[in-house]
Formats: sequence, C-alpha cells, structure tokens
Amino acid sequence: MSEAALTRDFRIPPPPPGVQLPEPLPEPARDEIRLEAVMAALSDPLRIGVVRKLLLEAVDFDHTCTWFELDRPKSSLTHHFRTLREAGLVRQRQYGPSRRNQVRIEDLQARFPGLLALIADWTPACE
Amino acid sequence: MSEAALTRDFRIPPPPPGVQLPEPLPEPARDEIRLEAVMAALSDPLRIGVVRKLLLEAVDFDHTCTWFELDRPKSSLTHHFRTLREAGLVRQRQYGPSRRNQVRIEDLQARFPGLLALIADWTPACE
DNA sequence: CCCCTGGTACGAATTCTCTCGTACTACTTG
DNA sequence: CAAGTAGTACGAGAGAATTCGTACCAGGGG
Repeated sequence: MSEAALTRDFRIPPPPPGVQLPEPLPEPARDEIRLEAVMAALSDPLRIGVVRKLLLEAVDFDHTCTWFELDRPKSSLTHHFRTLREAGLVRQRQYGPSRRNQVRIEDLQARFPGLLALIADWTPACE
Repeated sequence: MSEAALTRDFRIPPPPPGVQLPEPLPEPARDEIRLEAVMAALSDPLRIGVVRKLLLEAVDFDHTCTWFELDRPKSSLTHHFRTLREAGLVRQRQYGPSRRNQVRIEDLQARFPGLLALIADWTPACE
C-alpha cells in the first residue's frame, strides 16, 4: 500500500520573504517530544483526523480550527488542539484574533521517521 | 538515527516442522487492526516497553509474562497484555499452564509499515 | 463604541483507564 | 490427591480524559 506514503513529500513551502511570523504558542522542543505522548494524542479519532487533514490538504500554509468543519463546540476543539500542541504534533500561531495550526513536519520526520506516513494513510472506522 | 531501524529484520524463525502450535487467543484479524487502538495501547510506557523488548530480545520465539520481570501484580499484567492483544499488537498462545506472547510482526509490517521501527527505537523517559 | 468573529479559561458531569486485592481455575509434578 | 505455578475474572477505588456549558477576552469593521 504505502510505497508512496513512505516517500511522500510533506514539506511546507517557506513563508514569503519579509513576512514576520507570530511566535508559536508554548510547545515541547524537538528533543522533548515523547513517543508515548504522541501515541496518546493520536489515539483519538478526531485528533488523528485533524493531523491527517492538515497533512493532506494544507498545501499553502496553516489553518484555523473552524476550517476543519468539526461538529463540536468550541471549547471541545480548544481541548483537542491543545492536546495536539502539547504532545508536539502541531504548532499553533496567533494571527490577530484567530489561531492557526500546522503539523510540525520537520521535527516529526526527524524524530519519528515514518510516523507521518502512517497518519496520512489512516482512514476513519465508519466508512 | 534510524537508517538501520527502517530496514531491520523483525521476522520470527518459523517453528520446527511437525510442532503443533496452540491456537491463539481471540484477536483482531489483520484487516481489523485499527491504528487508533494501536496508538492507545502503545501510549502506556509499560506496554510499549513490553513490545520493544519482545522485538529486540525475543530471538527464539515467544515469552511468558513473567519473563519481562515487571514489578507489578499479576492482575495488572493480565490487564496490560490483554490490552496489547485486543489492539492487535501481540499474539498470545496457551502452552499448558502458561501463556506466551509474541509480536504480530507480519501483520503489523503489512498494515502499518514503519511502526515497528518506531517502537524498537523507543527509550524510556527516565534514563 | 458596539458587535461580530474566533477563540480561551474554568468548572462540572460523565466516562474511561489504571491499579491492584481477592478469589478462583488450569495444569504439572511429586 | 496435594502443592506449587501461571494466570484469569471480578470488582472497587483513584485518577485522568472527554465533553461541553458558561463566561469571558481580543481584534477588526462598521
């Protein structure tokens, strides 16, 4: 199945030169990311679906929480996105009033090679 | 780090010819193994350590629960090994009074390529 | 300035998981 | 059969995760 997944290109295009990015919210450094915590964060179908959608469809840059069209109240989404950020899976930046999410592709490929391919190949249970 | 891990050989030697293996305990079929369940099972340090130890040190065949020298009561170990079996990570066979565990290497490599390499590279947090 | 948008923080209820004691079963060995 | 070994099942207590309502806050546009 995943000959393609293993060699897939997950890189994000660099931001245009001269654009100043907001600082990321607090997150574990690359070397502090724990595989157990990553696994725990990904054990929730909603969360692994979010990471997968970011990987497969976030071609330009990053996205707000509402972009995912998740049918949950806002406070639940805050919880899940914080879980992903604290596990080291996504990086969140504050753009004015909204908060944008991106997968930490470089860090995750360096620390857990092959993990992102597994996430990209995931499909929901009820289909 | 894991140029070696990605190409590591996890195969178990086949049992000697003529040896009748006990039937495995109930477990999900290969196609029923869910990545979320696998992630949830591996999010516990004790359990991912068990799978890693089976991968790296179970050269001959499989092992009972007590072989792992885990300092926990028996009923706790039953819980963790059942969790691993129900998630599809290990296969358990009853050999007389004792129960032996082996990682489902073929199934996991086929379904989630690269996962076992991640587990083999894992190290406990307090070191 | 008011209000809308896109969030956060807190807290409560519920559910799930982990841990482990106790009692029990199955098999082997003497 | 008795004793020892290896493990299960059940259930309870503690702790953690999930869900979500409510209240709140910050920035942008009229």
